[in-house]
Amino acid sequence: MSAMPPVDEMQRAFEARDSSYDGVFFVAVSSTGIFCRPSCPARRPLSRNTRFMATAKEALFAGFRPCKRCRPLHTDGQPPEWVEELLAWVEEDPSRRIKDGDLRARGLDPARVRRHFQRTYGMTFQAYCRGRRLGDALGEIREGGELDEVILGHGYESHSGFRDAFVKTFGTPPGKSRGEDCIQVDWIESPLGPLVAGATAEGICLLEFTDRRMLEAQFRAIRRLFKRAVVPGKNPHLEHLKRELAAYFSGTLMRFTVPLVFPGTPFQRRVWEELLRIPYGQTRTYEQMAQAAGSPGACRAAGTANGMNRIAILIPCHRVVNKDGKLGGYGGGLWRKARLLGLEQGVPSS
Amino acid sequence: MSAMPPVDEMQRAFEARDSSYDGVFFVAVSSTGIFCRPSCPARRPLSRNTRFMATAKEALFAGFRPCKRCRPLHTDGQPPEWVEELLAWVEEDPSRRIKDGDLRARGLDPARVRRHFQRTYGMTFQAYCRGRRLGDALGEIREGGELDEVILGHGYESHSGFRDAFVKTFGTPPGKSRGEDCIQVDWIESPLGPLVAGATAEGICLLEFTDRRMLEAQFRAIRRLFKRAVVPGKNPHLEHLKRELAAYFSGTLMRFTVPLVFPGTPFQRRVWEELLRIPYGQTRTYEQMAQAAGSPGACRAAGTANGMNRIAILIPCHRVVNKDGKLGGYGGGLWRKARLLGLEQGVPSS
DNA sequence: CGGCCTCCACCGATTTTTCGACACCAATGT
DNA sequence: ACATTGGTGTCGAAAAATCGGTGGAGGCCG
Repeated sequence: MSAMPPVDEMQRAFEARDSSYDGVFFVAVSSTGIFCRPSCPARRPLSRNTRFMATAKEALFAGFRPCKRCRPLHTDGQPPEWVEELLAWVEEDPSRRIKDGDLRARGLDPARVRRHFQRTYGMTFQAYCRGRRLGDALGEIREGGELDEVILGHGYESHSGFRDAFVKTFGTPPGKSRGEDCIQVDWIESPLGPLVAGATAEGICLLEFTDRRMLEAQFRAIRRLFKRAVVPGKNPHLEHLKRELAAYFSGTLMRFTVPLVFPGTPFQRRVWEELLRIPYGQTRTYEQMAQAAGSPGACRAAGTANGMNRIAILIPCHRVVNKDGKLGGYGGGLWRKARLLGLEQGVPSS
Repeated sequence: MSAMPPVDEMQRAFEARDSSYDGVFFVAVSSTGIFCRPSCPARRPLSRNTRFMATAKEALFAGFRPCKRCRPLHTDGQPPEWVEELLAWVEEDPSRRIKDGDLRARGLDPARVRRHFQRTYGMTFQAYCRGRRLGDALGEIREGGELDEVILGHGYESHSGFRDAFVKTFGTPPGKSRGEDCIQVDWIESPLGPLVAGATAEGICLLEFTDRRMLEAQFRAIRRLFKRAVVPGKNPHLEHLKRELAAYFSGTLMRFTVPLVFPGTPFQRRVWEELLRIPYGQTRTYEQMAQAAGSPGACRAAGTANGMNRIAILIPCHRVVNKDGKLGGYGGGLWRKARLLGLEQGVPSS
């Protein structure tokens, strides 16, 4: 069974219905003989009746049956199956317009879909699709596509409808956006929970574990920092990143090659550049980082700069620890830092 | 307003003197009337006396003076101090030639100066000075100065050198310029950000907020439209404009008297003339404008003509809004439109 | 030149989506 | 059996998006 988050962490996550821990561990309730995902909507049982398990198999084997509400077997993977299917359907032809009626035709209740997207991705399903379409459209315009052709290819039937929507998301009319760029974000599954990733045409500019409820604020910050619109979408760098992350988590990749974009103050940049120099599997102290960044003594500032890093894992801020050997802090939760370090030191993960 | 980190984040950063937030926000202390960078070394004030501001400008406008220890303007404040000094030095005697060596003698790195000018004003420092000299020279030529005297009085040591430079900027040799005019441009600071203003001998022909990235193109358009060169320089109308703008922003001036020059197509001119008739503090709809311009139904076209207006504020295109009460669009950014309207309706600007 | 084409700081009438409220359901504690 | 919790489906009103209008400017091409 090996690595689970610490018990108190799990208790907190279970209490808070933190869906980012789905798949990371399971909760078995001895009074009912049922086991659930951490995010199960049902009322919380008394804590003396709960037991934490690393896998569903384990729970089944111990005689528990899966909960009918959160269906811990049914989905196993984080996003419920119907969401995966729906997303796949969207990807089949992102330029197509999907109306509430189409959802109903697939047996999905639009309200349910909307609520799920709102909760998970911070926007309604329709808003997701719209952003997705406009992001693609901007891409084509940037490449110099003829405006009218682009419009007809992206789900709008009228010139003006497209224009209105475009201006609303990007702030500038399509004609003036020729050379502009936007940030495309996507969600990536990992053994440590879902990550949100963002990329411009130049490279990856965002990668974070999503359980920070900060998501909304993050988007705003990113938008301000890059002065660009943020839309959900696909992007070659994101695909590249997904492949490399998969290899990283399987322990076979030690050095990422996907390009990064990380603007910041001069001091921050120095710290981040230094982080990139720490080899796989090794650690540094905050003090060493401050020194390397040219400001010995500024270890506190180095710590802050570490925390401000927006590209987790690739800019390995998890490789910086306290001088006394303790782990220090980590934006995505200490247990993840521990797991990442463990992974890099060859500890077999669950 | 708009995008700042969450308040608790700012409090933490200020408390910790976190220099990574320098330039991201500013702290104004109401008990002392001073504003600082987050990293200011001075003793922390009581938190009930602090206010957070997004920009130094905002703080200044709210009546705070920059702290003498952390010098919040010094680094990030829009025109760095050394630039201001340098510009003042140029103004002292615009006809003087400033070589790289002179800059070095003042402790400035020519490359740095060039980069800053290129970035901020769209031309190198040398180009700025050359234009400045030529603009003055042209003004004198128009007034009938003796050609050779003019030349020698403006930093050129030889006739031919002046001619070359002159031809390069204006397209015509100086002898033919008598009776012609060029457009002098200058930068004007305002509570809503810096403006670029342009004037001929007849009056103001350009006034725009400079964060419109279009500046370069604008200049080209202006040059083509007026068939005149655009050079940095001073001009009585510009001085007049500066005084009136200051009064306008302080809320005491409601009608500008500085003369305007705005050539355009007949339709555009009709729209612009109508704009000038909208009284201070009132608004019209695009539809009303179209009607007033004699083409009811051409509301969209009226909007476009509005957008083509090159003299912001004075030709009050900000007083035109959507019929449904929404603000519509604004070249300088919607927030400016809102603030301008607020100012005119007596809302104390933040 | 004059036609042809693209783009634009809008408007009004239709869809379509969003949002709130409310009843219902599964899982659980008492 | 009944209360409690938070998700789900349904409904209707309110808010947005969309669609197909619009007239004018400016670039391009023969």
